[in-house]
Amino acid sequence: MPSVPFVCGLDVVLAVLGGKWKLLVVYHLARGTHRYGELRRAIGGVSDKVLIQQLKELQTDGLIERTDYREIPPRVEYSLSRFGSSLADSMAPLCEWGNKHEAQVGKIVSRRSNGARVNQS
Amino acid sequence: MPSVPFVCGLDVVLAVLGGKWKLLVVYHLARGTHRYGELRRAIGGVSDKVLIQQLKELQTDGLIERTDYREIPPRVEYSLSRFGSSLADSMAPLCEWGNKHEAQVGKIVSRRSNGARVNQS
DNA sequence: CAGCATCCGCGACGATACTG
DNA sequence: CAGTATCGTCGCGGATGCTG
Repeated sequence: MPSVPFVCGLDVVLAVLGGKWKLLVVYHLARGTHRYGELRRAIGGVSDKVLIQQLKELQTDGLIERTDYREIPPRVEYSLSRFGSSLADSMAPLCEWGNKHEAQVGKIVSRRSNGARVNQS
Repeated sequence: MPSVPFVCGLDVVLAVLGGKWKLLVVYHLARGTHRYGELRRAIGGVSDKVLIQQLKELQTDGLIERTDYREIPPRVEYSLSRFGSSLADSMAPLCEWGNKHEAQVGKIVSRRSNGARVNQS
């Protein structure tokens, strides 16, 4: 349990972005503050339980911030922290790589038991 | 339900680097060609089954290349393909982010049920 | 040395129903 | 609207033992 043997920086990133939907959360929040429902609809196909859980973790990790306006009906907004923004910035090159090779990877993924590893909406 | 709804490039990357050890494999191979045993020892704590499985997937995905010298005793070498190298290059900024914030993330991770999410060597 | 086969635990993820 | 609670599934990943 001690020493957290991160081998390279990507380990660190994955430790914090490991959840299935965290990437999408950061992605959408990088484009602006969202209310809970907005975020849920923007992502699509995620259950409340999991989304809330991962939002909490992201918040604990200091990547996102939660603002509860204490109104009725409830109104809660999520946004990236500066920490989260810096991470989102560092993602850019990798994002570009992904976009560039999307077609090739898409073909590969669809071969693996016909798309077992992809997110369903 | 539609076809491979990649939201951003990082989805694509994760589709191909989703396995628990693939990151480490790419990381080590980025530093040079390795024989199977070397790679296994360099990573540490991974079983043959899982390592082989993920190596195969990485190979199928075109990220790494396998060279079997057909000798006895067996000698097999793994290396990054150009495709894999380009991915490794795009990782650099994210790696730097990770290295920079390793301490902070390390503290966070060690709090989550006392290190349940980290790799043990 | 490199790799395969089998069994299995565990935790992430999901569906559903309910609450303030 | 923004969660919470409960239960069930699924498959990744690990341990062990065997082969060429």
